[in-house]
Amino acid sequence: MAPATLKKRSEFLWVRGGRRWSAPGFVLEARARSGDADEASGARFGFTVSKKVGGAVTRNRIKRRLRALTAKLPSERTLPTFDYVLIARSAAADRTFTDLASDLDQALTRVHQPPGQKRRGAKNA
RNA sequence: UCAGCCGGCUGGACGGCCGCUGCCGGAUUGCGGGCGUCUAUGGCCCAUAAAGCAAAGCCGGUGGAGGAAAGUCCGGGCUCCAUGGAGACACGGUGGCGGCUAACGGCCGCCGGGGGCGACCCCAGGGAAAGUGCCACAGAAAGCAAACCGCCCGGCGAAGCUUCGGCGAAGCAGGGUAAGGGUGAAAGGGUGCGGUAAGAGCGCACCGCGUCGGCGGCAACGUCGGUGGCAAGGCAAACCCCACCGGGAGCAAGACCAAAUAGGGGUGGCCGGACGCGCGGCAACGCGGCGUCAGGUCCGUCUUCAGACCCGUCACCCGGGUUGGUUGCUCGAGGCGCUCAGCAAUGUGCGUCCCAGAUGAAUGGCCGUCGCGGAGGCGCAAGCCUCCAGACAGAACCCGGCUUACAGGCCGGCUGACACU
Repeated sequence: MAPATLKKRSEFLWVRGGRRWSAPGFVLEARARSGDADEASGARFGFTVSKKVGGAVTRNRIKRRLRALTAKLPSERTLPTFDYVLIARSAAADRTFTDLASDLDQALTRVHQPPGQKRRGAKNA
């Protein structure tokens, strides 16, 4: 079953302030929902495919591939109180589906890691 | 067989797993339900297990992108805004003629001009003897026509000749000349004959042009005859003139989402505004009885005609907001087949079909097999193997067009060569 999707611009802007990880085909952003977020709806996904990556046909195709990617995801890979946004890059149209799947798997791991280790050196600056 | 022209169609197929969305049906579950959601109260309707409803979920069935869905360039439908009529002006568009169409800048047929051996293709194709303007560079000269070279004529004339009168190449100034050279996109009709000092529509023939008439055609126009006698260059996608057409904004149009507050809106009555007089009042002020005067607004501008409105007050009615929801929203100048009329565009009649309605925006994701195209290899061949390619592109209110993009494939008609009979 496909997860619920983000529909409002304000929701996208909220997730933008969270953690992000770049993969060859896309950029993944993630952030816990604010305040009284219920776990009933589960993790939600949003998709951003700008005109930079191509015309309407390729943009639609990329959006459908990314959506199919999230639909196959086992529910334990995502956090139910989180919202995720996938920002497509131009490689998403041609990259093989299995590669995209492993990219997403790695990106989720990275995004769920607590911040700190990576930023250790810059903390005092 | 090769080369080419025109028109039409098509835009991979099948299967497996997993999904999205509209509609229909069913079962389950829930509930007193519903009156959309958000805050709170009240109210209304249906009702005691039937109807109904249900955010979300389950099962089954069924429909689900294009020829250009694109560019948003024209024409309409539909919706809202604007009080209606007439005239003038302005602005924008169109431009051979006739037809088709709801309409068009579209299509069909025809005419004229140009290109091609031909099938056929191309043309912003009204007016330049109404006016204004422009014609770069080159060239003597670019719109009053004009003499650079040349040609011709007579005059003067160093050299030279001489019968001593003169003649006279070169040269000098003057005149004639648009045939030749040269410049140019274009040199003010073309070709030929006559003519002439040389030339020239100066004359003649043919062609072109203008004009008049006859004939053919609905017309654009064609054709024949007479006549004029070169007068009349190009550009109107320069201004302009002529004829015809045209309100503006767009589905984010627009409508709706019970009542109670505010802002606000509507309808009706009275009253329009300013000034003066009058009346009431101690006054501030109020009333609107009388008289005079001047307006403003009403969708391009101005004029005109008709009409309405203005500010205040009273009564009644409506009346919360939104980025949300519902609707508009898909049956339409509709598709297909036949028929009749027409050269055709197209129209008539009959039959038949229902064919996407999303809204962070569905119509798909992944995989396999086959087929098509190209390259390479193997094979006598049929064929087999490997690799590559598979375009342009995604509905957003709906139609009719135009334009642009497009891998490849299929069908039909026609033309010209060559070969054979």
